[in-house]
Order: sequence, then C-alpha cells, then structure tokens
Amino acid sequence: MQEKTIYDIAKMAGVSAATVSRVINNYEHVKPATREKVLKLLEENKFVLNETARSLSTQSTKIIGILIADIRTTQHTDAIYYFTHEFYRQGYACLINNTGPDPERQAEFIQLISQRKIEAVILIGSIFQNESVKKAVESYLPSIPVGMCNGYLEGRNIYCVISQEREGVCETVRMLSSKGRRRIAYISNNLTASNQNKLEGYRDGISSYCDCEEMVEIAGEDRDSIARITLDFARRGADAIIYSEDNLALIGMRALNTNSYCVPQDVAVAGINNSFYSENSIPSLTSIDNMLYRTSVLVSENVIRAIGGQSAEHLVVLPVSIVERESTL
Amino acid sequence: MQEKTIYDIAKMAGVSAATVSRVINNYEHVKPATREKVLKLLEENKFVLNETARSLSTQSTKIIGILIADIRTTQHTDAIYYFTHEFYRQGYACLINNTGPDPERQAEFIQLISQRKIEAVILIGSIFQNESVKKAVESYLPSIPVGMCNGYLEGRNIYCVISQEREGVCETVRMLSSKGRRRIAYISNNLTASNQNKLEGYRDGISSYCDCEEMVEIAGEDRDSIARITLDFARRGADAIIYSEDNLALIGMRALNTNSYCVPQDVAVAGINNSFYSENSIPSLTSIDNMLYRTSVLVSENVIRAIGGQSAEHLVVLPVSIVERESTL
DNA sequence: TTGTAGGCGTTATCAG
DNA sequence: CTGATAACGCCTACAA
Repeated sequence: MQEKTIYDIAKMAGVSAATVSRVINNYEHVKPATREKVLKLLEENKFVLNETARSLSTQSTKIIGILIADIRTTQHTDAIYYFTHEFYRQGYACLINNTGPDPERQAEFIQLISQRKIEAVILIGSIFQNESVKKAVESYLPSIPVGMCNGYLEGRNIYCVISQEREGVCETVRMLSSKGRRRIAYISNNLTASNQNKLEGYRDGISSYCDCEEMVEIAGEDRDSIARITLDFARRGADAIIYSEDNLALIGMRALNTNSYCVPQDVAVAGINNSFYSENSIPSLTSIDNMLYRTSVLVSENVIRAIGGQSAEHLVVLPVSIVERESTL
Repeated sequence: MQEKTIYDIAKMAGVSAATVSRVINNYEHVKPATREKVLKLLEENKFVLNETARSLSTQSTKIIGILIADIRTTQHTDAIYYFTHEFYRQGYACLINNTGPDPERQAEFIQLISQRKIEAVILIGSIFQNESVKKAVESYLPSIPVGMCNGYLEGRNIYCVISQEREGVCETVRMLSSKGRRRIAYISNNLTASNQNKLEGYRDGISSYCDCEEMVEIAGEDRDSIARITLDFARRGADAIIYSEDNLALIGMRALNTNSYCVPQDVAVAGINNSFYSENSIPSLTSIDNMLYRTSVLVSENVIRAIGGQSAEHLVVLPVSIVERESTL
C-alpha cells in the first residue's frame, strides 16, 4: 500500500483537496463539521504530509544548513546542540555537514547545500574564515542569512560572533607573569584564524609583560608531537605553557606528569575553551572561557532575525574570562 | 534577480527543458554539440539545481535522518562523524535531531521526520530502545531501513548492532578481583538499556568472582552526586569502582584525588567507552572499549545495503575489550 | 465556506 | 537525438 495524499483523503471525505489542505494548515474559514470529518480521516489513515511537495509549492524548505569542519570537536558539539535545539523550536530542521579543513572542499559543500534550498547556513569555527568560502557564499548563497561562530567574514548577509581570545591569551600571560613565571611558552595545533588570534595575544603578552623570548610551536593534531614539544619546552626551562585548546593542554599535562615534571610547581599549564575536562582533570586546568555557547546563542538569534527580515548585527564581539584552577596556582 | 530554472537555460540554449535535464543528469543520447552548449550556459549562469523539485519528481530525497538524544555525548559524536562522512560519500545528506531522553518525544520526532520523506533513519544509543519508539517506527517508518547503534529493537526493517558490554563489565570485575580487590562498587548515571546491561554484567561478576555484597548506585548526570557517591563508597571501604562511562570515572577520580584517596593504590577505577580522555587523564583510565566506532561502521553498511534492497543483518553483536591503564594497576 | 485550476522545478514516457 | 506532456503532492488565488 502506498502513501496517502491529501487527494485520497479528500475523496474519502467527499470534499476537495483544497479543503483538506486548509484543514491541515489550520485555516479559519472551514465549517466545523467539515473540519472534524477531515481531521478524523487524517487521523484514521495516519496521513503523513509530504514536506517535499509543500516545500516546492511554498518555496520554503524549513531547513537550516550547518557546516562544521569536524563534528567531533567537543566545544563545537555544544554549539550544534544549541542550534538544533533552537531551530527545532522555530520549526526548522538541521542538515549537518562535515566539511573537513580544506577551503576548496568547504566551498563545494556550500554549493552542494545550496541545491537543497535551505533557508540559512551556519558556519561553525574560524576555519571557515577563508577566501574560498567567502566566494562560494557570494556565488551560491547570495540571498539567505549566513551565521558564523567564532570567525569573521564580510558580507551583506553574513552575521558573525567572535570573542576576544587575543585579549584573553594576553591577559593569561600577564597573570602567569604576575605569579612569577618567567619563561612562558605557547603551543598551538594549527593556524586557523582563531588560533592566529590567540597566538597574537600570546605575543602581545610576552612583549608587554615579560622580558623573555617567545617560545612558540605549531604542533599539529598528533598526540605524540604535542607531548614531545611540551617536554622539549620543559627541558629548555619553560615554567609555564599555554595551549590553544584544553585538549592539547591535557595531553601536555600528562606528558609532563609522566616525565616527573610537576604541574603547577615546575610548569604551570593553561588551556582554552573551559571545557568539562578542564574542570575534571587532575590537576584541574586553568582555561580561558571563550564563550562558545553564548556565541551560538547570539548567532542563532541574529540568523533568526535575519530570516524574519529584521535587521541583525554583522559582527558581535564578546569578552572572555580566565577561569583559574589548580594548574596555575 | 531570481533563481534560474532549467526552463530558463533551455530557452537560452534554444532547446527544451528535457534536454537540459538530460545534460544535467549525464544521459548518453545527447548530441555532443548540444551538450557543450548547455553545459556552458549552466556554468555561465551559475545554475543551481533545485533538489526539492527533483525529490518530488523522483520520489527520492537523498536524505538520511539521524536521531540522537543528546548530541554532546562524546562517544556518539564519533558515530555521527562516521555517518555524515559515509552517507555523504553515498550521495546522502544527514538531518540530525536532538530528541532528548523522553520516549514520547522521541516518537514525535520520528513522526516529524517521516514527513521529510527521508530514505533511512539511524538511532544512536540504547536510549531509543523503548516501546514508544518501536510503535512510532511501525506506524510512520514502516518501509524504510532503520539502523540502531548500541541498542536492539525488533522489526522487519530495523538493523541493530550492539556490543558485549555485559560480558565486558563482568570480565572487568574478574580482572579487578584477580588483582586482589575485594570490595568492588558500581556507579551508573542512568538505566538505559545499555546501562542496564552493564549493571547486569557487574552483578554477574560479583556473584561469580567475589564473595562480597553488591555496591551499586544510580547517580544521575549531576556532577556533585557522582562525586558524593564515589566518596561515600570509598569511606565504606570500596577498593575499586567501575563507572558506566569514562566521564563519570573522571569525575570520580577527581573526587577521590582531592579527598586524599590514591588511585589506584587505595581505590582502583575503571570506565567504559575507551575515550580520548581515558588515555590522557592522570592517572590514565582503564576502560572497556565497547567498539562504538566499529558499531557505526556496521550499522551504516547494513543500512546502505538495505536501502539498496540487499539483505542485511538485523542483529550483530560485537565483542569488547578491556584496555588496562594506570587506574587499575 | 468550498471547489477549480494553475503553478512550484524536476524527471520520465512516448512520440517523432 | 530531441521535444511535448504528464506526473510528483501540495498550496493558493480566484470564483462560485
């Protein structure tokens, strides 16, 4: 047996399809008796509306596209949680795409997703802050709102929220310096726009508050190299290390610990994201709260406003805060 | 300016819409010259196909629905990563829904998503193993494949993969007992089907390998109560605690540590999931690898087979393994 | 209050 | 090899 259409229901009820449609969409001018009859039939036949047909007819899919480089990134998962939740409330479903880090591929996804006639797009992460994505948005998504978390892209229809990570890292350097740390190092996994910013913050801090040289390494995502670089810094006398993410810091702390360096006595450690794990590690990890959840809230608010034709902010900048824990005591 | 249709392109090329469609879909019987001309026009006008219309016409949306109770659950994120990745390769997009833990609400989502005419559904987590979901699947998704990760639901079109968590926990008890632990406790956050299984495994283990009483608590998701129960067990003389998830174990280890209990000397600790964090905690955490990634791979394979009309396993059971680390040395 | 008819953008069938 | 034409299932003027 195949799916019933409003046409089938109409026939059974002895009315026209238009009337059934009116009932389904809660139009007012339908005689109560007719409405009852149709509702009963819809129920009895477990009628399921075909959203595809409705979308084609109304020119509105009620779908939001979400692009993310790697959905396994914990802090971004919180963002997705918020988006799916909030957009669901507004009657939208979320199409989620894992694009990977390559700009060309990200652009391909934008083209692909534009075929679905989605009504807005969310880009999660500064990794989307690149020329390929910008061009793809201009070409393929010229007229729907695009929300961006933790990154900035200029565009008439692009709405971004970022946080003052640069200032946060700089302030962390100051804090460590004020506690007597003299050789402060910095380890990042990559150089997305956001991570560039953090690195600049480190440099600001070193030049403002320390009279030591910079100690910087870009470690990649590989566990071993993060551990190796950490130990290398420790051997070269670093008494504090800031990592571009909590997860790196956890790897670093573990490497230090298993090689008889005490955290924080020998080496202080700080991360970024203020994740669940920074709170529950041993020792607990000092971390910069970069407000990713709040970022998601603001992005979704802006996008929903924009969908509704209201004005929205193209750039919001949030302050960050340093959450001090045992690793920098 | 509004979106161009194949009809517009056809007019410009001096051919019919049918021919344009043929070019787009790579049909063979199109004169090379015509094809070139049309392709050029498509390119020049940045033509974007309307998938909605295609879906309506072909009766195939190329969309897979994914249901998950809470997308922030780390081990499930790995599953989603795999699914989005793999289904993308097969030409499908993924609609992801956060349902929450309530069975009624989960059923609502199933009804809702069925309107989208998706071509398969994936349920991630044993939390979907309940009667409401089963009925909703029977009513609203009677004829598309439904894949289930880490849980079992009977149905002609349902394909499940679970792992031997019960045996794994039982074996963990045996292992702890063989290392001289005499009072082994168990803490779970909830009683989903999977967690019930694990609990049974603990009971099996206690009755087979220990002559002590069971020490069991269901702690909920709240950090404080997990810490409190952990310390309570320690005070009552527990010399080993198994947690239903790594994350709980991390909270437990931290509570023990800050209250002068040494792990593993005073209390051995084990978790489940074999997550990134079990490897990088201090001390590193012994954990049962319940093969969630492998589970996803098998579920997606089965679902893809089922979509293609091929036969697929309704139930696959995977063995688990215990990864011993410092927390139970 | 209800029905008729046309349209949404594709694809598919069937002639030619 | 190509063009009409009729679906696909729903919505929405416009009429009645």
